[in-house]
Amino acid sequence: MDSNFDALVDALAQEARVLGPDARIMTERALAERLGNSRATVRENLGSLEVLGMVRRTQGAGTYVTKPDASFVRQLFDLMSKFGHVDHASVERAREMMEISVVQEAADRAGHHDVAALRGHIDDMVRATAAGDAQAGHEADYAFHKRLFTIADNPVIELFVDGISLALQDVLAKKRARALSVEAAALPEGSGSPRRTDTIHTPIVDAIEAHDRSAAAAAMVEHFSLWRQITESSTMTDEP
Amino acid sequence: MDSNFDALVDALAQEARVLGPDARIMTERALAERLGNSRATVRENLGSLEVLGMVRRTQGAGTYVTKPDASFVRQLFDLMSKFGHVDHASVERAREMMEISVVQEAADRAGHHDVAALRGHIDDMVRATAAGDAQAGHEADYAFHKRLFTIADNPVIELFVDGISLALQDVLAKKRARALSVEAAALPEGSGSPRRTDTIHTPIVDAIEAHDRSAAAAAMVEHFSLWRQITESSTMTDEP
DNA sequence: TCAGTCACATTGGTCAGGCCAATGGAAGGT
DNA sequence: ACCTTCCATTGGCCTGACCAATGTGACTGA
Repeated sequence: MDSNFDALVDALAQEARVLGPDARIMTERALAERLGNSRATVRENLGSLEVLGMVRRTQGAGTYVTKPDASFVRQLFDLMSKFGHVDHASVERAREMMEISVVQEAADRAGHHDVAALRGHIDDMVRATAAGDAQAGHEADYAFHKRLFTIADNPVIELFVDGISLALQDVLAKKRARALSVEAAALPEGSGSPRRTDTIHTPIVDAIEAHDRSAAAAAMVEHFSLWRQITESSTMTDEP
Repeated sequence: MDSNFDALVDALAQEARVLGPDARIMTERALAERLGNSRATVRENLGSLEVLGMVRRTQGAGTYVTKPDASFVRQLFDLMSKFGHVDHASVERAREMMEISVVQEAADRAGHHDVAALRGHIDDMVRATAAGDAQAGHEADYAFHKRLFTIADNPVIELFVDGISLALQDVLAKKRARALSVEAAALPEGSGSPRRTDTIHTPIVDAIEAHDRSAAAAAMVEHFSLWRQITESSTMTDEP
């Protein structure tokens, strides 16, 4: 349909193959001349490629080929949200569904080394929680989930989930904060140290170590179930 | 970062909310005046929104707000493929992973009516296969998978999987054709009618009817396993 | 010799104004 | 009532210009 756009894509894809990745490409003026278009047309198409995460432009420096990353997916979901084409619930559920599939894939592929890494992240999480360090706990939790994607080894799913996570990070942060407060309030009064074992993530790792896809999925489902139980325990106050 | 783009998005999102969906929006010239930009700038940003599937422009007619659909996701994967940012195997595996998660979600949500519809599609498939009508068989197969997404009821996952399917449709069509020939060759010589029962999709529906997430996932995994077994039985000839 | 400064060519960002081409509806004819 | 023609509207594309950020190389002073 749009031959100008396709021609630009072909030209850039060729240059990207010849030069390495992250390479600087021709100037807009040179591209316009080579393609027989005006700079305005080239610029419009380059703008399209930029929002798609295929190129990065910097005034004064030049245009570089890049790989679409999570921030692009995040922008996509932000836009769809602004235009009312998706709702938070669907997006969040999609993320959960993908993570459930990821944990099953991980159960197939994980080796001893991977399992050890996962347990290490859980230990960090428990330690941070015991120390009351919410930030460290959050980071360990993130590292745990990130490791699952490394094991599952599928860049496409990882791209989508990362983007969704970014798009939801604000609302997720609020939920996480409330979850922590609820959890703290639920502790036996003055019982001293919080729990020293993790009952949410450990079953996931156990299932992965056993290469049991079904158990891994079930454990992840339970993980999300608990999460929802905590975050939705109190009435939501969604003020803009 | 790009205030012009954001301003345009806000203006369009507002208009899209006031007017209904699929509404015609302001002229490029009017948008330029309203936003205080030149038409060139507005056009470049509109081009970005167009490739993202948020608007559709037609020369002489106008610009309309649209919802991103599968063809947008397809284009995204085509581009990533052209730039060497993804490989076919990862994309296809991502689709399988998502379908595995979809079938689990369907197992949670399916009602009697849904199960009956699924079995109806299987019947169509078997009938078409028995009649040697490859086209009808393909359509019934597509309807079956499509119905799973309807049951799972998650537009985000459906969008991604549909887009991936479009992006892979050529190579998938080739594989499907070979699968059919292999299947035909595997039939007992002159045994008359092909099998009248479906051993691939029926277990999936049975698991869904029983609301058994694990069994549904396992059945879908088996489905893909058989699929791979057939399509990869002969040596691949991948000539460009 | 080296570090800092500054001028300048390069390059993307934006603008103004124009013409072309497709669309769709209004005016007019049958 | 239907079809045709005409034309205002609107997106597609172009030219040429200026602005702003970047980076490099010459220049300067320690």
